[in-house]
Amino acid sequence: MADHNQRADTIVRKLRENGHKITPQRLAIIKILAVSEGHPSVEDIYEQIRADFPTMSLATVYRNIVLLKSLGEVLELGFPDGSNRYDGNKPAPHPHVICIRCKKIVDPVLDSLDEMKKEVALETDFKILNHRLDFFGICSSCMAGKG
Amino acid sequence: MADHNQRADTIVRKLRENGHKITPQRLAIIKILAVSEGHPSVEDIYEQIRADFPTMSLATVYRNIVLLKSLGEVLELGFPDGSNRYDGNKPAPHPHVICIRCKKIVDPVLDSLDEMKKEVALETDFKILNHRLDFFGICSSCMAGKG
DNA sequence: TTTGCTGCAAATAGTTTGCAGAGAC
DNA sequence: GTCTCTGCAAACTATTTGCAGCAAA
Repeated sequence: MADHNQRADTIVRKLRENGHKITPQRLAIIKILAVSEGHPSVEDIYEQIRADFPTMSLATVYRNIVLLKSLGEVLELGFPDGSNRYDGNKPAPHPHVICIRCKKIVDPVLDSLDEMKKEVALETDFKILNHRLDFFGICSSCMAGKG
Repeated sequence: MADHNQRADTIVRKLRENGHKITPQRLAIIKILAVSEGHPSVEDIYEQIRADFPTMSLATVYRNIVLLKSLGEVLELGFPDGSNRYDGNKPAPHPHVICIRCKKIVDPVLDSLDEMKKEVALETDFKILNHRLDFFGICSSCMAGKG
């Protein structure tokens, strides 16, 4: 929790540094994204905040996500079915493991990825700047039949 | 080229097996997807075919792609900016290296991916069924300033 | 006080769908 | 001849934008 507050503070500081104002709505969005263990969708964020700000608009959520993305403080995960999920907790690219039944998203630790990046750069003669790695499967709870 | 015709034939056979008719429009879409070194978009496919079939509809391209996806004969690559590109040549998941300048997509050879999949399964206790791996960067031509 | 932010509603873009006629088998 | 496929246009969904008032700094 201390970590999450710290993360939210980091984002707020970065916004101030870049001349952006801190509104209550914006702060609420940041707090949710900074926690974001569950990789929430825009709709998730909107619904959560509407409890406290009944007049909150979806457009505001979208606008703030665009802003935070442009500052590199939130990671967007788009999926083939058109859904987008967000991670403001660890905005640097990292692998995800996604349960196709319950939609849970887990962050695995993968040491070999850096090496792979070098391998690809060497083979294709690209300058690699970024990556995206997702594994899709079924989590242990869903396999146990709870899904 | 022989390979590509073979690939197109495979797709046609699978369609027939599943009781689908082979129309000229459908065949044209299949041929483009079977070649698809360049990972074409729906719009690319549509434009190419319109040269031969002026009445071709975008809806037909979409419908056929949905069909081919459902048969596992085409791989859909959705990107954060909302664009979709398709690969009917190698429909099994494989890594891609994408130039963010010229949008070129290259298929690298990566031996270490299988091992990584096992590593992830072990660590997260997921049954891994599928994956998606993209590297984003700048290709050598674009780095040489041709972009 | 200044400037950026919000909420609303309308606009937009990509994709999907209903329907009637055309065409593959 | 049957039944699927196609083309058209309308529908749909997620996201973006214009504008006027509001509020952070």
